[in-house]
Formats: sequence, structure tokens, C-alpha cells
Amino acid sequence: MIIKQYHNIERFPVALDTIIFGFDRKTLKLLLIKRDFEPERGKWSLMGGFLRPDENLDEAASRILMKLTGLKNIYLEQLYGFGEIHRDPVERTISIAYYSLINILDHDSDLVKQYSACWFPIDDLPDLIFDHHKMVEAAKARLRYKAERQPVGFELLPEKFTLPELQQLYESIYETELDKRNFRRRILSMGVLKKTGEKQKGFSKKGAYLYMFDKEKFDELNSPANGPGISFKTPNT
Amino acid sequence: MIIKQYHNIERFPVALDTIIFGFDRKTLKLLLIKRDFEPERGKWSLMGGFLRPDENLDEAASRILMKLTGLKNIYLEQLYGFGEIHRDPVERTISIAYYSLINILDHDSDLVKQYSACWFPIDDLPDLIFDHHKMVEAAKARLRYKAERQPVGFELLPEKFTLPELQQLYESIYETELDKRNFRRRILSMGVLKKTGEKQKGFSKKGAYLYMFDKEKFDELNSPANGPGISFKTPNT
DNA sequence: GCAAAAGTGTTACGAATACACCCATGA
DNA sequence: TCATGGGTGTATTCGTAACACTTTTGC
Repeated sequence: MIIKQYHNIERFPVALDTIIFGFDRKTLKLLLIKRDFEPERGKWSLMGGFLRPDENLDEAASRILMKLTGLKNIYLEQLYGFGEIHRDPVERTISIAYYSLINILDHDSDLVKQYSACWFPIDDLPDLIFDHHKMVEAAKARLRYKAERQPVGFELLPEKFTLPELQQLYESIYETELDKRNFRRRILSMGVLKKTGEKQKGFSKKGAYLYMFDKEKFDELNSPANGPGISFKTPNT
Repeated sequence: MIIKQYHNIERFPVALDTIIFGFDRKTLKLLLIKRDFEPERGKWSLMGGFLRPDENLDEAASRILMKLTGLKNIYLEQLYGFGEIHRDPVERTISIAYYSLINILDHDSDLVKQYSACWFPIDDLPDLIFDHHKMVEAAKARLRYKAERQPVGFELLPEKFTLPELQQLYESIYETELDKRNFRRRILSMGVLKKTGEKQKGFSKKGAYLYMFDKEKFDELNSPANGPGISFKTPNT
């Protein structure tokens, strides 16, 4: 006999909440939405939604991210499952948190307006509903972990960027200042940056060289054959 | 108006599956159970169960671990949420995987018999049902990560243990051989081991000194005030 | 010509690695 | 007495950290 479903067990709504990181060439930011429904109407929250029967967790998170930003094929990674009994006052809900890294200039600002969404600097966030602040803390920790081993600029920066911008990004992530010379040496020694030869205009008088990520080199270095791959240690200076 | 539940959304069974690591002073092992119910009766599987309304995720994982091992207050950490649509052929189920570290000698062997459970060496596992092999891979990776920064022997070894035993454990986790002298230096330099003065009898002719973990020192070093804490890098030799 | 940001090299220190011999004891 | 596993020290290499001056150019 084939069983068609389990018996005597409870079923729960499964939510996906996404921490959306962006970087505007100066500050690391999160995209938050203002709730226009109860409970907690008017408060700030992460973008979220419920799992549907026809999608797996990654697909659901992707759909929810798309809904707010209009973006597809975005870096998205599962973070942690949150399941405190009263975390959602409406009904017992299990939430799987995801975090994503997007180029802040790419997103669809009409959609963002529609959701009364807003970018907040990571070190100056408003109060959040439910346990969303815990999710944000977990995402910050995970991003630091990830940045130690991969140049996260892949996702957070535009195609071409300068080393001072990349350094600025790392400084935001680690909430610390880095030494220019040591940072350059380390990041260049990974061997995954290509100098384009072009210089950035407009920002500084001298102008900084624009770089691109060399995805081929990166994939090569990160292939299983080459072990754990490149690494960028948590820096002190 | 206060809403009592969400509308027009699907609800899902939420399962917890636990990867149970043990170490028998020689080999790193996993505790698996033989399913005596359909589907996949007779195949091997991780110990699992469904979330109940009156417990959070950690509590549920704890209860399930207790059910098989008889052990309470065990190291248990959430790993990852698995939610492929057809991962469970009976019904769409979301599973949150946990891994736990136990001292293999502590568990209740009657319970284990009752479940037809069995310890398998980590490098010689049987086929597992559903996506349980993926869960095991994730757990192995996480354990390596954890062992880099904390002496996992806290949980996997008995109260008193020798350095050769601890080295054996690390060698199982990393699936590599380590240099005795370098291992000792590194592990002792963490400053979280206490030499008891006693020697182990029976195993080797000379006898090795027994050590204990110094939990106070460990907590001190890992307190937020002291930054990221001690670390044990992935070794080569 | 000067303010503002970009770019560059060297030294010092500490951590990780490689490596080989003596010690204690039970059989 | 000898076989087995336990215990110890040093030289070398490599990565990280600390640190200050020159270059370019828009104003």
C-alpha cells in the first residue's frame, strides 16, 4: 500500500524572508519594506512570502526577491531556519531566511516604490518586526564569512569598479578600516581581478583604474581539483 | 481586527532530520536507523521526526535525538533546510537538518537496538533514503568548519582523553594525516586543555597522558570581548 | 600651486611546515 | 631485549602587519 500523506501530524505555513544587501559605492545597505498590512502595519520588515507547492525553497526565495527588485539570477543563499513558536503573532510559521547580494543601481525603483521599500545603511537600521533583526545579524555574519573567501564584489559592485571602491565595500562589511597597500596586495594576489586600463572619471582628480572580475580564473581556482580555493582572511588593518 | 491565521496559503509538514556524529577513539561514525515502515522500508536513514506545535525547531531536534539516544543536553546545531518538491515521495515535506556530536560510549544501546540503529564509519556509509546523503555531506563540511575554530573534542570525546586520541579525531574529520609534533603545538597553544597528570593504561605500553578541556578558559577566550576567538586552521601535515 | 585621492615597497614579526630522535613499558 | 606507541625541539618558509612618500590632476 502506498501512503499518500502522513497522518496525525501538524502542517505549518513556511515563509521565506530575504535579507537584501546592496552597495552604493560608499555604504553597505539593506532593502526593507514598510508593511501596509496587519499585524505591525507601518513597521519595517524584510521582504518575505510564503512557500508554494510548486516551487522548492530556492525558487521561492528567488520569486520573492524578483517581486521586489525585478531582478533575476541574483546571488541568493540560504541562511537559517527560524521557528520560535510565537515568532509570528498571526500563526505559527516557520521561516527560512535567505540573503542576497545585488548591485544597488540595478534594481527596479518603481517596484521598490510600490512596496514603500527603502535602502537603509547597515549600521543604521530601523526597528524590525518579529525576529527579523536576528535574521539580519545572521546575514551580516555570513557575509563576513563569505567575503573572507571570495571577492563578494562579484555581486555587489557593477561590472567595472576601482580598488578604492572594493576596499570601501570590505570596510563596510567588516566595519573596520583597512590599510590601502595591504588590501591591494591581498586582493590582487588572489589573481581574479583584471585591470581594464580605463580610468574612472569624475570622482577623484587623479582617477582610479577600473578593474573587472575574471570569472574564468575564479572558477578555475575554485574548482574541486584545487581544494578549498582562494581565501581572504579577516583583516586587522 | 486581529487575524487568527493566514489565508490562501499552503501548509507543509516540517521534519527534522539529525546527523549524529560519534567517535569511538578510532573512527568518526554516524548513527543511522533502519526504516521499518514504508516507503523505503529496510533502507537506512537519518533519525528524523515531525515538528509539533508546542516546540521550536531546536526543541524538536532535541526531542528526536533523545528518542534514539536517550541523551539530553547534547551539542546540536542547525545545518540547512531541505525543500525539494519531491524529496519525500509520500508528501511534500520541508526538512530542517541538524547535526549533533555525542560521545559514542554514552548513548543508550537498548534504544538503539529498538530502532535497529547502527553506527557506520563516516567513510563507509550505506545508501540512504531521500536526500539524506546531501544532508550528511553538508554536516561533514560544517563539522570541518567548526573543528577549525573549536576543539570539537568537547563533545565527541569522553571527559578525559589523550592527545593521540584527539589527533585521531581530527584526522578522521579532515580525512588526512597530521604531524604529531605540529598538532600538539597547535592544539596546546589554544590554551584550553588541562593536563590531568594521569596516564592512560592498557592501550599503549608507555601510556599517554590524559587531558581535559578547560571550559572556563574556553568560554573566556570565546567571549565577545575577545573577538572571534581561538582558531585551528585546516592543516596539511 | 595646492588640495585630494591614487598608487607604490620594504622591513619585522609570528605562524605553519618539515623533519628525526629518545623514552617508557609490556610482552 | 625489542617492538610499540608516546613524547619532544629547531630551522625554514610564508603570510600578515606596520608603516610614509610620490604621483596625478582639477580647481
